[in-house]
This record gives sequence, structure tokens and C-alpha cells, in this order.
Amino acid sequence: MAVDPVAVFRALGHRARLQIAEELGRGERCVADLVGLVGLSWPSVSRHLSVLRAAGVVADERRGNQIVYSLALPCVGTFARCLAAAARGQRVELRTCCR
Amino acid sequence: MAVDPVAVFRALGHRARLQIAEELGRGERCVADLVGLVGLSWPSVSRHLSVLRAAGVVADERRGNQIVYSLALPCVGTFARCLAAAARGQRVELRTCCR
DNA sequence: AGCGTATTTCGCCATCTGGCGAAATACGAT
DNA sequence: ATCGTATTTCGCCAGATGGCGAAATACGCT
Repeated sequence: MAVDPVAVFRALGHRARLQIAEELGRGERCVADLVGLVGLSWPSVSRHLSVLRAAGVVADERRGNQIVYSLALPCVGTFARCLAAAARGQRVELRTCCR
Repeated sequence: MAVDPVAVFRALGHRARLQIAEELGRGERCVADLVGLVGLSWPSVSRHLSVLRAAGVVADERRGNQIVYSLALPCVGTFARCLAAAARGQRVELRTCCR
């Protein structure tokens, strides 16, 4: 699955989608959880999930009768926390990168 | 200058703007350089720069008779390189974050 | 003040995005 | 096969985005 950096940023450049990615950074969630989290209609959340999935940010897996989403690009969670810290006025610095 | 994570991602979620941010990660550039880089009209590039500036991603400083842009959020450069590596199929991992 | 170059803003148009309800689909269970 | 629940897709509309040329602005210099 090819990662397109622009698509990743676009995917995260929306309130609901970033919120979803941050939540998935804390653990797996089913769609119902995420609908409750972002406060949008089920179809809208599903659409946002498909954007995140197409960008390779999240992965989905059917488990029982529901679909569980997880963060496929962990560095996104790290960076998001980094920006959140910056938003709080803390000094931001990513130390190391890929290997 | 308040950092809004969503605005940062939105700002970077565009081919030209990401290209600009990556270039600024390598050093300061004037607008003419960036126009040459992205291959869009001068007004369009200027608009993209204003989006990046509003998001706090870049900073501008007048020097002589031209304006020099620089990357105001260095972690963006780190993360962008990280994603670029992922796009090349390399294993991606951000080790440490804010402090 | 006036000139020239660097940069931004304006106005317009075409396209993309995001919201929702309704309808369709997928799949486990009976 | 049918049922029921979980999830996605469709169709529509309103508003945002991105492109450009033309016009406006900003500033250093003489």
C-alpha cells in the first residue's frame, strides 16, 4: 500500500478525521465508538474512515459482526501529539525519525 | 501564535504547499525560488504561502527588497521526511516527541 | 516625491468537499 | 433462506478551495 504524504496530510486536515486518528492512537475502536466520539452521522463518519483508510492512515479488520479500526501509521499519532503539545504552547521538537 | 493541528494538516495537505514546506526544511527561500520550485503562477504561490503562514507552519521576514520564508515548525520537516521515507517503502518510526 | 521590483490581494470560475437521509450491502446467527 | 444489526454507498445540495490575470500594495533606492 503506497503512502502518499499529501494524501496523509489531507486526510488528517479535518477536525473529525484528526480526532479519529488521535483516538485510534490510544487503541482500536469500532465504528460506533467513533460515531459517538465525533458527533456526526454514521454515514459521515464512515466516509471519513474511508478517506483515512485510502490514505493508509488507518486499517480495518472485521471482528465478529463489527469492524474494528486501528492506526496503521503510528508516526501519525506521535506527530499529532506533538502538534497538540505545540497548541498548548509547549515547546515542540521531534528528535529522531525513520530508520 | 496559536497552533491549530487541524490547520497545520490542512495547510500541508496540498501538493504545492507540502513541496514548499519540504524545501524550507532545507533552508530559507525567497518567493521567486518557490515559484520556480512548484511551477505555479506567482499569485497562486503567494496564496499558498499565506495559508502556510496562517497555520504557523512558515514564517516570513523581509530582507532587503525581498521576503524570505523559513520553516517555523521544524517538527513538520521531520514528519514530512518520515512520510517521504514511508512512501519509498522504508520502515517508518518516530522515536521521540515533544519536551 | 517618484521609480522599479517584489509580493499580495481581488474577482472570477470550475472543481472538490462535507453534511445528511435513504437505500444498499455485508455478514453472523437462527 | 431469512432476519437483524453493522457498515458503506448514493444522491443531493451548500459552501470551501484552488487556479489565473489584472490590479493593488509595499518597500528600498535615488
